[in-house]
Amino acid sequence: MSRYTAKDIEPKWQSAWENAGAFAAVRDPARPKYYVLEMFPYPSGRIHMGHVRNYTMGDVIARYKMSCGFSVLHPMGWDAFGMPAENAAMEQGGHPKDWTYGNIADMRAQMKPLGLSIDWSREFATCDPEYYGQQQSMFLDFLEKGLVYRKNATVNWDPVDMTVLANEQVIDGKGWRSNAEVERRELTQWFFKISDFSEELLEAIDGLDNWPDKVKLMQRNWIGKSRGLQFSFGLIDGPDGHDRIEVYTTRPDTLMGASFIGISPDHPLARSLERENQEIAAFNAECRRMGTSAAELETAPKNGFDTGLRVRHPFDTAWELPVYIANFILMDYGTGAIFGCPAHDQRDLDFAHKYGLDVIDTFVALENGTSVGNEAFVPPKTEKVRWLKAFGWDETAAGAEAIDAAIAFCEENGVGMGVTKYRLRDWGLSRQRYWGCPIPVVHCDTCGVVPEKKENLPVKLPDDVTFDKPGNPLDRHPTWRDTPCPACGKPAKRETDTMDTFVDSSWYFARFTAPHAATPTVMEDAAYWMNVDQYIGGIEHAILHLLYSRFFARAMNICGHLPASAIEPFDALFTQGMVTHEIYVTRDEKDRPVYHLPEHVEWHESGARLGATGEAVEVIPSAKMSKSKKNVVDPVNIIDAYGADTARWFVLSDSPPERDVEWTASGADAAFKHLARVHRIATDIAGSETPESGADEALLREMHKAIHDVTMGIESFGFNAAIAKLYAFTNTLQKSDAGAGARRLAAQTLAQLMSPMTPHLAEELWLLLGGSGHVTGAPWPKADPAMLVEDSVTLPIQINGKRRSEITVPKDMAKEEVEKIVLADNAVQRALQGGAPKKLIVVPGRIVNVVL
RNA sequence: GCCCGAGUGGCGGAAUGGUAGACGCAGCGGAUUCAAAAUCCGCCGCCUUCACGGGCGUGGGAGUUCGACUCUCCCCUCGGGCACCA
Repeated sequence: MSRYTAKDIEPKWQSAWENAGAFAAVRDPARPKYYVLEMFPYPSGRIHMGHVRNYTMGDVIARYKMSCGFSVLHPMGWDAFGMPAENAAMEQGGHPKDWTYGNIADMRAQMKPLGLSIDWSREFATCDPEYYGQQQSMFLDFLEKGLVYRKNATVNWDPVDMTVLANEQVIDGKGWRSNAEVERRELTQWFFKISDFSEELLEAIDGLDNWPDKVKLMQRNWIGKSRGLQFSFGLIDGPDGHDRIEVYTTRPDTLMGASFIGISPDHPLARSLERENQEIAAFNAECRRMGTSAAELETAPKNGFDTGLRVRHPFDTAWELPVYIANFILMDYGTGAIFGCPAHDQRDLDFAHKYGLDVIDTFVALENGTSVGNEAFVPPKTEKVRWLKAFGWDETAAGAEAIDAAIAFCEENGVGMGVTKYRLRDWGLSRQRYWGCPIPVVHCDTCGVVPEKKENLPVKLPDDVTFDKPGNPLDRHPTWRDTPCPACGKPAKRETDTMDTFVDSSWYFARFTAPHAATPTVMEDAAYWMNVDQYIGGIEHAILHLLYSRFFARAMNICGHLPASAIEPFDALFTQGMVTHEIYVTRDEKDRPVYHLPEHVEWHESGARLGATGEAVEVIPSAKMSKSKKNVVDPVNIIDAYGADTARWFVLSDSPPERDVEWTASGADAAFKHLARVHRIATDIAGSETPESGADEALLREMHKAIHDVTMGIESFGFNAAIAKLYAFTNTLQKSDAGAGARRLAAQTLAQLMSPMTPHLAEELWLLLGGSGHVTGAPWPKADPAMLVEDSVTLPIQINGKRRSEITVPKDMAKEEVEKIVLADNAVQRALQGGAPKKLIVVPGRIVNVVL
């Protein structure tokens, strides 16, 4: 009897699919289309279990939809620009291009044995000049439509390496290589006008019915629409050109509780003051010696500097407020200046206590409202409070009403304007790095900033660069910058900044519909394939990547590269969890942790030990697989040991897809055993010739239930639940004493239901059991509704909400009849002790509750 | 700091507001075997009881309900994001 040997089965079916062209996506107007896409990978060089999980989920959907008769597009590509390639070049020598394309070849070779239903003819990398050339072409279109512009922005500057640092390269305020104190520096950079779309991007979220609520909420908060008051405080004896400070507040109702003004160290007034005042200059310099990331700024200790300047309160010109420069106020938000109301904002309160400023209650709680102490009083805006300092609203108004009234009052009295603002800032796309898409513009002394001509695209990256020095190799390349001005023809210089890699990933999904076209997209292809019907990826992309892609789709539509129907490019989104693993650690002589790979750890009765030395190993709970912690399992090894179907089955079976899954050796083992068992059962059935039996119908009923449950499981992304049903159905099939005909049909159906998850094994069993053609693409089985209904139903009986008994009654028995049977039940009689129940609740078909 | 999630047996997890623990792992008992591996059958939340049964139980605390893992509020712990990691 043949055994289950994945090593033989899997390559065989992979080449069979390839020869049949089973996964080529073809535009077929006669069939409905389905576009399933997993977020494309960064080519690090090795696939990891997270990839396996991500692509297997997409593959299940793709294969299932194929079986349901859809024309399926399931492509794969590479998010190939970015810093790791340059870091590798700096550390190990070599060229980012060679490193990247080498990694792509390696990863493709690791991925193919997974047996994914991918149309590899559509593969591309974002670092292919054919791809980034089209991106440059779109950049020029965006420029023409006013969707891109230049302005100054702050970057992290490493004064030793003389280079711009990414936020992740700033560690405790210092450069990761040089260890030098990072400075903030202003550069002129390119920006996409995503803020023009704030309202539209916000409103359109309501239409994203098949996106997770949490992602929609995060995007709404990110866009951050607010209604507030913009007004100014008159400055007393300010320096030349500064007679007022412009402020935006979402809480104008607390204006009478203001006790100081805070301005950003980068505020024009602060910059003006630092020229005259050494101390202010020193304070500002100190503030600028911090990274640019919001997390860093907001967790740093809050510091302020009293400028000595005073402003007048707009409602009372005799009331003067001090002006502080504060390190936590960003020039990018609002006007770069705030008024502090310590009583109703914790940060302001801490600041006030630190600098001995007034705390003025503007409202208190309705019931026994007391003055603010160490905790700011910040009730929900819908909660009614008692106002001590209202101007124009009821004494017991809620915050929301008070805000509206305050804005109205201020407008009437000429103190500012009610305005709507968005937190969303324009998207800075300039990067001072080599390994990215060159920004196709030229700087001419005569003509200024001039777009490159489209016929000169792509502006290709030069290959002859070195990474022995920090900074952008494009800047120091001897000739690359030199180019004639596209406008006047005189010698000019190319822009040396490249694009943020988020640009690359903001339209790749559209490019997959016509991956080798000479234009960014082809309308007929985009119109047929877009939108992505199911997008699958990590929750870490909930905001930036997905929001940028939504913006890009709109911008591409404006420029004629996508139809209007595709401005929301992802119809359904699923965010999958990570693959985690336990961490194994020993200590070196200095008590520093030494991590060990799972394959080097053995389990003994005394616990985990190193296989080589027998040394005891500490086991730390599961965390995301990472090279530094060595808690990684290489998919290549798993496929080698068990086969791809086992790896696929396991990553789907052990956890709900949206949650993390912990990789365990025993779980992988169990998955393999199960597949071998299915193979064995099917082999037995294939050789069996028992006659029909009375058990046939029971088995077929279970089969139809399995079809129903598994189909629902796949449709609802409940892969783990679908697999649990498949386990249960396998148990039923194994124990069934139905005849060979019924068992063969059940086994064929089992193979088919398993085919999206374990396609190779399913093909093998399909063949073995006499199915016609490939199971891949065979019509998906349909559950017969008549086989799903049961004649009788078991009702649990609760007494006071606790299950105490159960009865089995005909499915459609009348309530009154059920009640009679319940009251006659032994457990109920015992509980009633001759009395009558206070209440008897019968939920037909579900449950009975007797309330005493 | 701010925004968003998650928390259920020894472990991974299941459960349209309706029998908490499906299914799997580990464990225990048995069959098969000269023996083992493999396989097959059964048991398996905790406490209590000879047993029938009873009590407790979904991170902690309150609330809504005939009934709460599920809904509301507060808290704790862990994870994701915070605009130059991808």
